[in-house]
Amino acid sequence: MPQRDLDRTDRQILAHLQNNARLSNKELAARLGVAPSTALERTRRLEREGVLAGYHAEVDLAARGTPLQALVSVSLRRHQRPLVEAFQAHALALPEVVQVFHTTGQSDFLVHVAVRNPEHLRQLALEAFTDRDEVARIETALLFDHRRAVASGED
Amino acid sequence: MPQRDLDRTDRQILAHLQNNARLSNKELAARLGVAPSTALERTRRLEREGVLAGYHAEVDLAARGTPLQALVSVSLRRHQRPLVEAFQAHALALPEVVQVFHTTGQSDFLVHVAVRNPEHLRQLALEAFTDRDEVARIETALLFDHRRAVASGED
DNA sequence: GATGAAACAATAATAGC
DNA sequence: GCTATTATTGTTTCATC
Repeated sequence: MPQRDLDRTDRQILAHLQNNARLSNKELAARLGVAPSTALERTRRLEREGVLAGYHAEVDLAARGTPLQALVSVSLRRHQRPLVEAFQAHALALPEVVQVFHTTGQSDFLVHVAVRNPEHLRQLALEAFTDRDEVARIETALLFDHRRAVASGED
Repeated sequence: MPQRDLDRTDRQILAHLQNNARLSNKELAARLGVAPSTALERTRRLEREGVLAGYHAEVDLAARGTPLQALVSVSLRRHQRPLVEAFQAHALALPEVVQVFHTTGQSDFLVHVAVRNPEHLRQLALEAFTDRDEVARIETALLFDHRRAVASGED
């Protein structure tokens, strides 16, 4: 991976686009105090390098019909690479899954899910996790709230 | 909250913009098979209603200089609303913090952080979490991998 | 609700400084 | 890196269906 140090302008571009990915290049340039051609070239470079890895809309999960969120900790029975990879792919393909963390520690995965109601959660826990051969045990915690940090660009 | 049922077109708009928030309206319309004016009106409506809650660039944390990620479980000493809210606000304001989950169960918060190296993690754990009065104990798990699910629009 | 056309605005590529 | 120019592409409005 080609690593280089990002300067202040780069970091500001990242921060602005983290907070609003639909900023126009013109507006972005104005906020940075640089010419639009400069902002565009910087942004394209960050995309090329993979530093800007994607742009995603944030959807209100409740409005979408899945108001109940949970974190499911999953411990696998054995640690063999095909099992670990298969589990992760399986989890990511479920429509209820929002994100998947592969962790060290007591459990192997932490799966963030959004469901319609408690019965949907129960069914998901049993069918998508407990029933799988590679899963030793799961532990489910409900989510009261989930917030992303706001980027400042001044670290 | 004004709740209504989203139709297929709405759900497709959400899915497309979740996967690529910078899709032009023209391209979005072409993928849905509707006129650009239609796609625009639908998207604006979803924004007005809060279903589309924001647009965020995804930044490669390693490329940004913070290649080490962790999940910090935080248990608070007592559960009083001002304490809980103060802790959450504190966590969200830290530059190392990516996202914060407020959960039920053994711990109260799960904090996703990205740091430069193990020493930075140790320092963050001590100074930003352990040292705080309202914190009873923390447990830190390293992250091997973190993936967001891809939206399909066909649930 | 959805449409197509027209007016307006932004982007991308290029050249010169 | 900036400015300026230009061709291309995208956005937004609105009368109409």
